[in-house]
Amino acid sequence: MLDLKLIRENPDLIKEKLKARNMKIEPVDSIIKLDLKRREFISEVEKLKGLRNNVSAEIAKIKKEGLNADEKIADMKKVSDNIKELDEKLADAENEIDNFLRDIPNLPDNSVPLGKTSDDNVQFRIWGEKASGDFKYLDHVELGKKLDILDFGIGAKISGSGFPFYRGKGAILERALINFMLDTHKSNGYTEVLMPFLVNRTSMEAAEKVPKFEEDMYRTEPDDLFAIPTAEVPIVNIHRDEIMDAKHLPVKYCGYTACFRREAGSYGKDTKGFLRVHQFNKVELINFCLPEDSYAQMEEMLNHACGILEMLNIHYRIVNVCTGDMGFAANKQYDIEVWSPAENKWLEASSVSNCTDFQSRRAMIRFKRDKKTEYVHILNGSGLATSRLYVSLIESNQTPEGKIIVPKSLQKYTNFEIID
RNA sequence: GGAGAGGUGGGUGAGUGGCUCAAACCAACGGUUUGCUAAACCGUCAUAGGGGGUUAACCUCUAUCGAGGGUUCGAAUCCCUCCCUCUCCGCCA
Repeated sequence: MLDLKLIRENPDLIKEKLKARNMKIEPVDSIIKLDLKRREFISEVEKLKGLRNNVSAEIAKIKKEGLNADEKIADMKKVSDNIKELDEKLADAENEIDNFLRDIPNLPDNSVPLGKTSDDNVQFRIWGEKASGDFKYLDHVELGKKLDILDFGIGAKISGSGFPFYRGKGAILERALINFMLDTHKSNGYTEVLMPFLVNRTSMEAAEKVPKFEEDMYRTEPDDLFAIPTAEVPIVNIHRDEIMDAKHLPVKYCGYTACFRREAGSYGKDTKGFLRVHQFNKVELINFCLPEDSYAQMEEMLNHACGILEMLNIHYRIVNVCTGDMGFAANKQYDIEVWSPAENKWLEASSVSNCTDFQSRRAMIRFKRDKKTEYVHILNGSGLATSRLYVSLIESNQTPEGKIIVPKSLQKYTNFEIID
């Protein structure tokens, strides 16, 4: 959620930033008009409430003396009716403003490249080299079938397409990746958490996922709970409605969850195997920090995510995500993409975002300094999602015979060196 | 699922219609005292929004006692609905 005061005082800046994100700018003027109305209602109704409070105190005094206060009571009845009417108008204005605000994304930082789609993202760093064996690389679906470690048909039978199923060493490899990532992040100073996979509406709203993206979520009908699209949602909500101790910032969490996404509207795109799924596993990093630290924390978080890939010897690149492709709550975003030798393309495996105070304002996550309350900055980063990483890992490490060599750093987690 | 109890500021906890515009204590912070520590004493001690202001300190108003409605001139307090927590019973991994 953007700061209403910022919109009121810098409408031109807001419009410029929204244009950069290919958003309509009309809501800005609507909000400013509504805000003007809102503040008129507030001063009017508060004046009346002040009057009522004073006269009610007088009535109490008069009654104590045993005198008659009927006239004042009658007057105040009218005032109270008036207040009720004005309160309703005020609430309407506030709701209208909020409806606009819920549709407006975070403003992009100046370092974010301008653009419309992922084609306009700018490569920022690249590490490692493409697997270049002198044989035809099998894709992960073929490998999975040949080695009997992945079975998308079974997943579809149980749940539907896009629900992966792992077997034997395939399942162990997945579990090994998760444990390896969690242990590594723990040693980098993150507190590990294990959390609910279903969250209530308030938590989804605080993380700015709902109502804007409600169509993309799995939702349980009788209880109005949402299957989390990312661990970011429960972790951000740990500190909802809290004033954090500034001495303890930055506060860093890592946690594993399954992630659920309906991917409504993207049917027919990247449908093969793991490339686009409804359920996947992810280890998430979240950082609550001082506003002035957030960009430095972002670089650090990026390095923590990349560190995993380097230890696994996976060829990756980082792109600076452009204004048109950034996430709703992000002020700046890096995507980490891993190389798939069989698809011959880059696959997004992580996204590191600085959400500045956008979520913390909605979620009321603050800290205090010099007697003033300020919003913390919140960053999230995948560290990382396993599905596409899995693709890159098994494809890149395959032998000409179609076996998979487990990277050294993972072997103590898998307790085997080869999948054959 | 059934029965009961309860939700008050960072914590404990008083408060059943009007000097409660939430007592007291603890924690925290600032200060005095002190050779140092401790103790004692004094002070500060919510959040959000509006208005004023030398737009900073500050002043002022309004709202907030789980959430939302209602009754009333006036609600932490009375009524209704919902949510949550605890205890017991049932079921169950």
